[in-house]
Amino acid sequence: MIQKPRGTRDFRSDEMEKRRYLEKLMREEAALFGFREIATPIFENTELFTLKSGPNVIDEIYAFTDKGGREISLRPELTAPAMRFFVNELSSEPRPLKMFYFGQCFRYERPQSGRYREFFQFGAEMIGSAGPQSDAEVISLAASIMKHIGLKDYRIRIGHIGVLREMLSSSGASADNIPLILQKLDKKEYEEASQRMKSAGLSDESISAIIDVTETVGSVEVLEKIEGDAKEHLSKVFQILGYYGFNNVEIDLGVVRGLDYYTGLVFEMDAPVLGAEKQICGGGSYSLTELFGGEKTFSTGFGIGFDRTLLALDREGFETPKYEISAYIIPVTDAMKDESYKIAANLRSSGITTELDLMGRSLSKNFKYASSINAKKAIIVGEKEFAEGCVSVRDMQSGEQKVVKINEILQEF
RNA sequence: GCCCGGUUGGGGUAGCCUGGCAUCCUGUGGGACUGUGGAUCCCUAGACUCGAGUUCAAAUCUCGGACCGGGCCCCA
Repeated sequence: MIQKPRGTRDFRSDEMEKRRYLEKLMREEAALFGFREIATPIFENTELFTLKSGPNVIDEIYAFTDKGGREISLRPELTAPAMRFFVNELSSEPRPLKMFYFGQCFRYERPQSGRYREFFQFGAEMIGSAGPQSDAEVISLAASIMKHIGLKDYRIRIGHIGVLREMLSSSGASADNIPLILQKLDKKEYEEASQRMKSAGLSDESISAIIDVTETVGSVEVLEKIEGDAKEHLSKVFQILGYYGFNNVEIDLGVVRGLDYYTGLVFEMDAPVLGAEKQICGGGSYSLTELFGGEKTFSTGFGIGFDRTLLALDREGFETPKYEISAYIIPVTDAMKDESYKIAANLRSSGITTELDLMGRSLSKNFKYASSINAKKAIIVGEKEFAEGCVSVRDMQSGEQKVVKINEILQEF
């Protein structure tokens, strides 16, 4: 027996139906906001990802040399490919360019609950428009998707990368030191962070002020603690989200994200039902285009962890509609089989989901099977009715049965 | 990559400590029942994660690998 590779999954039909159903809801919501779908290759040049995330990501991705000697990687995320696509081919589209995508990504990590080596991401990018109104639009989309798929409990946390960066640099930290300090602050490792800030030459007052802001979480009032553009920006975003009816929004100035390409607002969404691994969405405003050889362009985007979001829905008791089939055709005798094919062909060409007995089962076994596949109607093709040009149509739920003319059978559906 | 726990028919399980015919439920196929389902009964098929070791004998004990899960690292 061949096992599937570590961290991958097979999906049963009922799971696939659920996944497709939820994908469809996500796409619908994105379309409602005027975002349009794109798709990029499953593999890319490795350089795309090292440019974005640094050389160390190679340890975490499926990177290999192809037969032509090219350095190739299975994509570990979708923002970099989307921005590459933009720089290569879409840079003269009207702004803002609003795109979304859904697809699988691959990371060489240790799998855990809700974490796989092949996983699915839904994401959206708004390119070429900066400002609170754009950020708010993108966050609204992410939140609206969660609402549309029926996730009951989720939280939105919004921060601003500029707040801590500005405090750090105005307190005397050099550009080299800042990313590492932010990384420690993001993980709430305050002792480590303090040590780094101290060795970067910051005063004790500055350090405690910075840690205080990092811990600042709450409603819009907490913005009183800070000054300047970030404050204005976040207030406006908060206000716009209020118009959409999203009250589950917190300001969390400790949401920092260590990477350089974030330029302002950053946000995360959590599903508390997931416990420790609760983050289901992350995003922010950034600029990557110049890294990929384009003009500097401000964008805002997010990625939703599709698998983890589904896990959250499951934990909340979400149920997908049960699989149903409209018609199940039962030939009573072998002589009636040919007639059954004709009826099946007729029903299917009219868009009615139809199955027929392929196992040569007895009438009573066929009824059992029809029940087990959740067939709504059974069509019994028997000699007696057929002699009159008719078949029996049985409602599998009520048990009511009537004789109808074969050429009027569509009226039963 | 590191530490810890787990893995028994398709799904769910008992047995493991204390080595000796692998249990039960459900599901699959068939029959009772060749013109009427969901019930019941019967039959059939179907598993010890893999490899090595110890032993007369290994699902059971030992070691190693794979996979799953909890924690660490990472989480773009």
